[in-house]
Amino acid sequence: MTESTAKSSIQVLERMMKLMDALAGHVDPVNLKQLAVATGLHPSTAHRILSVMVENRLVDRIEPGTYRLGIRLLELGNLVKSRINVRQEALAFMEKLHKELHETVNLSVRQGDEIVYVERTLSNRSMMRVVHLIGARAPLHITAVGKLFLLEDGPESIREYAKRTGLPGFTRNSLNSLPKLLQELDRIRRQGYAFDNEEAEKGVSCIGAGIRDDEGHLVAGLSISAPSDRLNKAWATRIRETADEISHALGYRPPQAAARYR
Amino acid sequence: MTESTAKSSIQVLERMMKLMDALAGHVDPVNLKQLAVATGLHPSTAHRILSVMVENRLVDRIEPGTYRLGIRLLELGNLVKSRINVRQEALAFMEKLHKELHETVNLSVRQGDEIVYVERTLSNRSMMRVVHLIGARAPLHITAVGKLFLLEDGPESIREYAKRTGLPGFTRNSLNSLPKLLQELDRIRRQGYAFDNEEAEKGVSCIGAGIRDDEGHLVAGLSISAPSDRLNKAWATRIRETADEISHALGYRPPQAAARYR
DNA sequence: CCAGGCCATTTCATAATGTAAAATGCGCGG
DNA sequence: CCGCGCATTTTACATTATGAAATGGCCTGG
Repeated sequence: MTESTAKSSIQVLERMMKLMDALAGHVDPVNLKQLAVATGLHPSTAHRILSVMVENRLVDRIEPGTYRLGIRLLELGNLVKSRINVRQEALAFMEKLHKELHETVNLSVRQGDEIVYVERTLSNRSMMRVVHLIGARAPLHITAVGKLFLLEDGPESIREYAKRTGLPGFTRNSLNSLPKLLQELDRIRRQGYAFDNEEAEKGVSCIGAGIRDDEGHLVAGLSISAPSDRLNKAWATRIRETADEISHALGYRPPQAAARYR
Repeated sequence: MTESTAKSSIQVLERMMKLMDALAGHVDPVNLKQLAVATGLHPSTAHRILSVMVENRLVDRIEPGTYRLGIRLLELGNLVKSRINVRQEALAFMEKLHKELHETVNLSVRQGDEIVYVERTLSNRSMMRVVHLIGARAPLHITAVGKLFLLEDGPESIREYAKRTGLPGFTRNSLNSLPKLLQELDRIRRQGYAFDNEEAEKGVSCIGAGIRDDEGHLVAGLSISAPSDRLNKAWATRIRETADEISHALGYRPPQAAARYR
């Protein structure tokens, strides 16, 4: 063959993958010849491989010579999804970030009008009790991650949240009025990450970024919390990157121009 | 080989499929040896095939020797889902049913408090104008499919619906009181299909069954409508079967004992 | 109504391909 | 420190997948 076998590979499997890719790239059912051309395979070869895929329901043969990705993939996908656990997926990334920045890394999710901390990597060296026990709660509007969730809600719900909760303040930095909050959220939208500048607790600041699942829903937030004098705002990018990596691990793919229509 | 090759098949692909099945059957990550045993493959063979699957992200290798289904399956599944169109999937089944019963077959979806007809197979021989044009609407409580959607809502929402709409009657058979409606819905739950006994239009009756998607949500209804004297209640089973076939085509798998726990 | 082209599918002789035993290497527990 | 269990890599080998060509079905246009 003219092909260079990079590592180890199995020809048939590679070819099958090519066929899957080709099928993934076409929205409408594709016929055999198109697939053969698209993959560079001999029609008979493509046919043979496709037949096996059809038998195993990875591909549906709608009518002779007309193929598309099979519903079994939907089943398998749902299976994968049901097994994905945000906390578990995030853990490795959190530890990596922790090793890098040597500060407490938190994972939190929304629960009603509050943020709940579900995982953290302890700052095992710099012993200081930034009191974020797992299971601890805090109002949305005074935490970095909470603000991300508020932003996601949209203007109407934010207003309702403000009315419902009265935006209680905890320190003198707390955003205790709707205009201040809206302005802050707008900045967060542009930045892609959020700060908590001693709004929840005096002396403690926070940087947070959002984590999304395969459907694009904001499902959790990643944050670094530390004494304000130690917190470096330049870390924000790394936090966002890490959050994005976790999103990716959950199956999130940022909206692209590719294959958008139909 | 001792194996009987049923039709044509490709050994490696069959083995890959076995590995996928094995992985699909285990909730927690599986190690190589387990997989080799479960599939009856030589460990080195299993490893080689798995490596290819990992490269193509059908499988995630969490750490050496630890495998689970890959997120790419989630991506592909979402792709499949986004391409599935209830109307399109239903059409073939509707035509089959139509050939069998020679009556108008309707596909309808819910829109707020109404049912909208989105597809129909014309009773091309017995020309009679059962006036169900595509796009036509009808209140939920006087149509077979509408009742299925109400049932799905649960008691609380049904009550709200009754209060909101006042359960307007259209013929003398219309269920215009909440108790009557609840009783009817209870029968429907036990049957698995619904009737409309001249409740929307005098002289016209209907049998309907629900269609569910891969997540189990009721997304549409299949119904037969005909002049009451021609409508055979024994058809209900066939209608339900056909609706189930369509659900299946959408990826719905009825909850089973199989692989339920964890 | 037939001829001819197009395409999916099947066949089959051939050589390229995947196989599995054995070797290697790694990590863990006694 | 040794040995066991496991994943991984290597390699000689024969089974396996390959694709050119044949088949057959369907549609189109003369």
